[in-house]
Amino acid sequence: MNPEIFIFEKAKAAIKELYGADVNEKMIQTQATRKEFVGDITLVTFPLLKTSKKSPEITAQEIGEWLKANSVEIESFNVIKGFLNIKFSQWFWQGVFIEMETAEDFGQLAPSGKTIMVEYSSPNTNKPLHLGHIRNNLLGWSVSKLLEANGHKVLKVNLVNDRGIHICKSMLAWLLMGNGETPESSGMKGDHLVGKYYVAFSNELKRQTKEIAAQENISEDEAEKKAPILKEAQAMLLKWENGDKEVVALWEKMNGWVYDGFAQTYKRLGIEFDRTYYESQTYLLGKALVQEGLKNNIFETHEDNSVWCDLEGDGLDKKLLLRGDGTSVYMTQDLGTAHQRFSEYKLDEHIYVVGNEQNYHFQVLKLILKKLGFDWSDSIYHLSYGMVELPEGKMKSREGTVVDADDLVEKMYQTAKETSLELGKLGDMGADEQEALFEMLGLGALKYFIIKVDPKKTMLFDPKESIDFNGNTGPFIQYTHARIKSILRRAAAEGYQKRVIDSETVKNSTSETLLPKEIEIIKLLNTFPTIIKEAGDAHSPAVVANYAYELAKEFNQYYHDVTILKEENASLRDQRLALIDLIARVLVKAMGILGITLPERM
RNA sequence: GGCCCUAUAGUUCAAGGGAUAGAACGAAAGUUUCCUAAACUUUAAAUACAGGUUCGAGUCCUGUUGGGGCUACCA
Repeated sequence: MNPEIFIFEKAKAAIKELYGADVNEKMIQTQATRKEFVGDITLVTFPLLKTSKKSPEITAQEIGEWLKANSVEIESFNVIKGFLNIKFSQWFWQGVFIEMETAEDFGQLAPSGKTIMVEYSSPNTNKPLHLGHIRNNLLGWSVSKLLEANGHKVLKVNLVNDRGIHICKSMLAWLLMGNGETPESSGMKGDHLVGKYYVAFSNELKRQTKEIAAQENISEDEAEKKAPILKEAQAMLLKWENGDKEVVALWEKMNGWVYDGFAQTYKRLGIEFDRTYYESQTYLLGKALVQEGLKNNIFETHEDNSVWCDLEGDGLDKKLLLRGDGTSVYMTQDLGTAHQRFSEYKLDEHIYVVGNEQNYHFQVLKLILKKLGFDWSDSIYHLSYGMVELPEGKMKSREGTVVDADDLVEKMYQTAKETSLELGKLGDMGADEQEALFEMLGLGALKYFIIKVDPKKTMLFDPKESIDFNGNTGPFIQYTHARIKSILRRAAAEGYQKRVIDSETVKNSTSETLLPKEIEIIKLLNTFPTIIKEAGDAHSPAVVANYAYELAKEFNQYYHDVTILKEENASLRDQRLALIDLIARVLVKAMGILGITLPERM
């Protein structure tokens, strides 16, 4: 029984009888009672005053009396200003506890029948992944898990940007300076190797640009356009588009290296996709849609044959859809892929996990689709996340301050290892188990650090702070879980069994079977499904992260104050074991949504 | 210039229009006879500024200021 729903229904009946009015959802506002007052749930009466035509205090008092008289579940109530604090009886909470305890998969919501596609990651194949991609990947993954917990069917997809001038730059530099270097010969991870040549290209382009600018006394912008190496890269792109065999073969080879590298990174991050799309296969999509739009006079053709969509009436600019030479742009492709996906799958929602620098792009995308008459345009959701900044400011490749994804993960692993060994509590743990633990902790710290922040906010990544394993961190929660498991192991060894006292026994019992702190924890546990629901609706796993932390903290305080293993009253002891077991299960479920695994021991 | 996002303790983050704004790190002090001190307890410390809406505003609206982004025949 959900206390909020219970109070909602009861209050509705109370108002009907007391004031003869039907009220809507908005008028019955409940919240958890603040800790300094007696009560479990609080009804805010202000929205009801127009109906009751009485003062807040009197309204609260009247409703309180009615509720008390008409439900055995309510033990007492008190009124403070316009707030009606309601306290449930002990056996009510006992019932809530039993319900959660026996639930099949507590926190997993019923199937919704909805299918949601989540596109995330979407890397370029000219360089390795960096910190920004990590935020994208972790968000995409956890949002997918969150939606699954909400009972939706989720399709995780990746759209790899495998074509274009950027990959030609890497290819060209490799041809010019590579001496046939391969991942095998260099011992480098494929994506890093290709990235190395992308940097080499940039450096050479810069050198040529400066030279030309000095020689011809022109601006660097102009000089860059004249640089031979850039012209060569453009020529290479043209060859690629025309299917030149040699260029395509090189392109396939180097992209292959990159995919091997990405696969390793994804695996270590614990990230997967149900389907991968490649831009080389989708970049021509959308042209047909543009023709259709032209036919229906939604788009317009300019003198040079380029096609545009005029969005000035909607407060936006004009947007190019086809170049004068008939080739398409990014927007054209996105229109096409969206159309293709909604046709192929019956999608109830399509989420794009993409940085906030593309807010405008998605605004335009949705609007154009709408103009083309596709109602599903409204089902597109741009999960826009903020940039990740470093203490010294933005990451800049020019200044070499880009944090590489693989380096970062490795560093987190190393720190976890050092910290663990320093604390020296691994006992008889085998080498393999230790390795797995270090990996679990290092990644747990990283993932939690990133995901706990509201996606849309710019976040600061301080390497020093991220490797701190105390406080509001992943390892704190992992540690809490390991401790609970440790207690449960000890209890099992002693022959104790977890068992909840049944409601009937509680009703007839004169003594307390639940401590105030335990009721507090039960209340918190009971909000879990609501948290899942709200976080899912808001597309924000951060809410789940903060919830898990709160729960872990509650346990730590609880265990500090209460005896469990040494509790003499066997039924209380067994019930407490059941409670901490439930906490552990909820932690596993919550952290699983974040992609974080919890250790049995550490 | 136009459009969008953002502003909370020294720092990093919380707070569905509701009561005395909550944590963590850092600072100061304390706690180890149920598990495992990666813990627990206590203290000091914040809503950028000015208006407005409301019984009630960190939250909604307007303006000012600071920070970020977008405003390519790039992706």
